[in-house]
Amino acid sequence: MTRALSGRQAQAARNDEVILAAARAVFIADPGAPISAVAERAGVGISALYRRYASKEELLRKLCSDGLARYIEESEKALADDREPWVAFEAFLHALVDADTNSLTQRLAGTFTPTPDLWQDAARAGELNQAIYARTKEYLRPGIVVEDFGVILEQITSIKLGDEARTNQLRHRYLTLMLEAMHRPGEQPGDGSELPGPPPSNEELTNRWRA
Amino acid sequence: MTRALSGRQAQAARNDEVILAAARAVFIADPGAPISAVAERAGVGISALYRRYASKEELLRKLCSDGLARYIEESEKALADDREPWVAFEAFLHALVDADTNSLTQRLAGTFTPTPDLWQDAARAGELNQAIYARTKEYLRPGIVVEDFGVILEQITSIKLGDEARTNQLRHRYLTLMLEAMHRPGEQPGDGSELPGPPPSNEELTNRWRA
DNA sequence: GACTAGCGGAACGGAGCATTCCGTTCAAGT
DNA sequence: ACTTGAACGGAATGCTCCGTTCCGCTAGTC
Repeated sequence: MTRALSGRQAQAARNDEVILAAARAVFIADPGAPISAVAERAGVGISALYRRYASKEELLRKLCSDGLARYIEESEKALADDREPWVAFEAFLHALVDADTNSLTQRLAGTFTPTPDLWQDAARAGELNQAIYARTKEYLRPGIVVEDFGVILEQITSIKLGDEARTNQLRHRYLTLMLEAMHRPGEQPGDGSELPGPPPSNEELTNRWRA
Repeated sequence: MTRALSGRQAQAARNDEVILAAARAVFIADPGAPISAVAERAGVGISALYRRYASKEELLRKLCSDGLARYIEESEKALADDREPWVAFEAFLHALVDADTNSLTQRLAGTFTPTPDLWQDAARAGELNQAIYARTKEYLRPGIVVEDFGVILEQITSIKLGDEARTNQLRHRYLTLMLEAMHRPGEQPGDGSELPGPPPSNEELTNRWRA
């Protein structure tokens, strides 16, 4: 319909991509969106979706899994980054904001039952996170813990204003601010006051996947 | 049912409060909650709700209006605060987080058609905001604009973890961080880099009320 | 003792959505 | 050229959920 390619199978193969991209876009914008919205956005019928995924839940799992994979990929890239640790850390978080992987994993989680694979990937992601934290720790403002990363990223990705490009722009704006706050201050002890209350714990964070 | 008071009318008067409180709690937790959830939480029947509000929308408008009033009240209190401007500013934002007024105005807006009264209150709130900004400007990190206040507050109130108390605690944690980032840094020019992209504009923010 | 404000909760009607189903199209094989 | 079936579009189905209405019932009040 759109391009001149070899035939039916090519068309179908292309639809695989189109559908996934549409699903990503739609569910990022609205995690509760109906399946029909995905089909519409992809420019295909509903059958094309159900031919590939047995149910909505399966599609969501696929998206979530892909998102997590992307997250892991970015983490590994960050660990391999041999610039100054703080620069690498900043680049890491900015890359995560661009990937917008958070909306697909945390926000969608809870709407379906996670598979063992997902749990495993999540564990792997957690380890990588720890490694990045360890390497960045000495540059971090005292009081910051690993678990803060996730919560802060969630806050950032909660921003939704205007179109996708504008939203992304604003997210980087506030991420920049946040990074300044997370950075270890100079030697003047004035600014580094205690953060109120206990930091988020790992258990608190993972508990939400059970709901 | 609960207390020994004069009679039916007293009971009804008390229900007024109970219902409003329940509605606040329920809709803060989930802006899309059904009316029945409010009744349940209040420990009353559905009739008790519909006796007071002709429709769900009317109840939402009431909540929104009350929230805005509370916001205005806090703003005026902040302007009357004669401590150091930065201290007053910090207290102001922390008070707003405690009031959790944001969830009731911004989050609920868009689910109903605003009344002229609401627009007027919103305008008033905007003016007060401007006044607070003017007084705090010289202590703010260069690049911060009034419109940032709202977006930042939204980010903070997007945090939802555990029960209400824990959520509040965490919000204060990240607000503290954010406030450090918003504070004008010392004289070293290293940290005060440019914030990327144009700041949010007033128009962008108000446009969402129209959807 | 009758009256009624206030109320509880079942019943109603409509909207929305995941999933299924059926008819159509068209590349590929013969 | 004809048959076949993979891939698909989109209407139809059968639910669930929710706002609103309605029908008694209860207990202050006169």
